[in-house]
Amino acid sequence: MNMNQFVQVKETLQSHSLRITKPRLAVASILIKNKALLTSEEIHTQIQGSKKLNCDQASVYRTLTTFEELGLVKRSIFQGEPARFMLSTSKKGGACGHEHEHFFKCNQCHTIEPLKECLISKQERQLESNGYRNLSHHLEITGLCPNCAKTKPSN
Amino acid sequence: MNMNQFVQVKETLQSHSLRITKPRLAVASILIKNKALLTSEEIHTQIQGSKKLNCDQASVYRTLTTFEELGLVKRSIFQGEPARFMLSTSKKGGACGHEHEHFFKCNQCHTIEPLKECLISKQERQLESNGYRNLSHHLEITGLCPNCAKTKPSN
DNA sequence: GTGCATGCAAATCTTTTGCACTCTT
DNA sequence: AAGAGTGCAAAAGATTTGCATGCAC
Repeated sequence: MNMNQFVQVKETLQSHSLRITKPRLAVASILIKNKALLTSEEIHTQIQGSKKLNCDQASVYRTLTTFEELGLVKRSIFQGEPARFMLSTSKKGGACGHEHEHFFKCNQCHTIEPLKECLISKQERQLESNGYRNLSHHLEITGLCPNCAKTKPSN
Repeated sequence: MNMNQFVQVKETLQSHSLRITKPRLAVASILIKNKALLTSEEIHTQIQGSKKLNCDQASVYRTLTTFEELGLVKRSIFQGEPARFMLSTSKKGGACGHEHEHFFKCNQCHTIEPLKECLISKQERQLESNGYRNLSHHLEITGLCPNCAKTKPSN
């Protein structure tokens, strides 16, 4: 499965006449092996940690932006924090993976977990029936996860 | 109505033993007279423009953060842009206006408009039934508004 | 060989913070 | 009078950009 994702990244790059370079492959490989949402800095640190490659933070940003434009990566923003990235779950393979992931972040243990369901698509369909087009959305839910809610029943 | 909002801001400040100062009143008054989401800089510019008060950008930020904590203001984030603020629509009057506003932003004309309905609360209720607590969320939808969709049918 | 992508360094942009002074209470 | 809040200036943090060099094609 990891292999598939790796191949998909390469193919997507090629199909857009973009070069397959070490920094791009390194970022892809970090994103593939991590399931969590990672900041650009975390990705950079992991690459430097492996010591196989000297890859600049700026290149990580450039790569992530490129991947995002290709639909390979989804960016999430939580208020007051640097952006976080993860591989898109789109199965479409190609430039336009418009699938979305949404996340829940616990304010206490800071765990971030993906939400299975997405009700926004329903809201988007409503907007589309009113003439809106090319819709995309950004959703994050925060609060206390079940574990933390037990520890800290209310506040 | 504007008067009510102004009074509410003052009362909320007082009830939290916070002082009623010129910068705070100026920020409140800008927020009341504008229906749009404003950036801190836009608010600052409007205050300076009125020339009645020399109010620093830092004070605007501090005030907005204070207002947000009091539940008087809601902050919205659109990727790659500075945060935007608007008066909370909560009718609760007090420290905990947990009402939420959600917005649609057109990628072409950059208009930002509030969404009437909010389906997330349904999703939150689902999470609550699974033990999650103190939920809060952040949603923004982007795309083409009906006008722009006519001009630029697809992309 | 060509020129896209990179590393490096510096710039940019938003937001925060330290501090002495001012104004609300 | 006390100290919360302010203006100013500087810092901090994330992200972007300019440019000469290097690597993928």
